[in-house]
Amino acid sequence: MNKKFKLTSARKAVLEFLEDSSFHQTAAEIHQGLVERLPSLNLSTVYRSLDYLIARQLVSVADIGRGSPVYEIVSDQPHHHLVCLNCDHVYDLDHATVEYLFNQIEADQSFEIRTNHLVLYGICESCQSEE
Amino acid sequence: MNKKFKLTSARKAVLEFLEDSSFHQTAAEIHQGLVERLPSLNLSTVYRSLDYLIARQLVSVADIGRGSPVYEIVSDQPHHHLVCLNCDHVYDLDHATVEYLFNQIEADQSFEIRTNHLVLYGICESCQSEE
DNA sequence: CTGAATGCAAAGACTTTGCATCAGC
DNA sequence: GCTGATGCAAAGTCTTTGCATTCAG
Repeated sequence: MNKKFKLTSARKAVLEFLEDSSFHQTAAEIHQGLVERLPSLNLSTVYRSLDYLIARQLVSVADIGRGSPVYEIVSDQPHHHLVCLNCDHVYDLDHATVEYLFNQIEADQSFEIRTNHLVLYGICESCQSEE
Repeated sequence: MNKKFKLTSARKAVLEFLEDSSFHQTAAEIHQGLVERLPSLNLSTVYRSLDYLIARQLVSVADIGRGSPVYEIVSDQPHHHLVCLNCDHVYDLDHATVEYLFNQIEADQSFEIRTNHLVLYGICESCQSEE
């Protein structure tokens, strides 16, 4: 964990941006959110910074089927989301519920789960009543 | 469910190809697998056929982080995969295990899960011993 | 000072679109 | 015959790469 760590301004900015984001962001969104502060920041630098941060396990990437992958801070606490297919609203899902499944799988198949951000799709309560 | 249904030769070929595939395929793989039989088949037609089949819920798409999304036949039975981050090997995951989690969520949060293909990442048994 | 990071521009990979032609009903 | 599907080529989107310059340690 204590590899040499070069935190350049670009990497720092990307990391901070993701820390301040309550939600995952695409590379373009990160870039867009930072150009104001760092006008010279290039999209390719964002990509390279993300690669760097991912390699060091500070950031994780997930493809939730939106065209571009989304990036987020790796938190100590795994967290999960329920996405409503109708209204696109995102709900939090407690890890405790999911943990049981993960433990089960690890016990059954000796497969060590590393997914720390599960996204499940469905229909939320308020949309159910509308249907 | 009984909309007018135009099963052209291209769509039929794509559907059959996916039915015969034990596993999900990218658009390029589907195309590659069919050009032998249908030399004139165009990649864009594969994409359009997939869109058509997805809209009719015969095929589902999933992005498992391989650069391109993968397509597969919608089966009555939801099924899930464990993907090893180290060797990229894919393992099947029984629905029974996952069902418990889904039921839990539906009971707790009144959220009706529609995800029928879960992909979890981690380290498989054989790679664990190597680490 | 030195190697690594960045900006810029160009190349790449994958997907979508426009249009003329062709096939199915 | 009409309507929509297909082939082809071109455009689009997102991501990666090469190279000269700049920066961090």
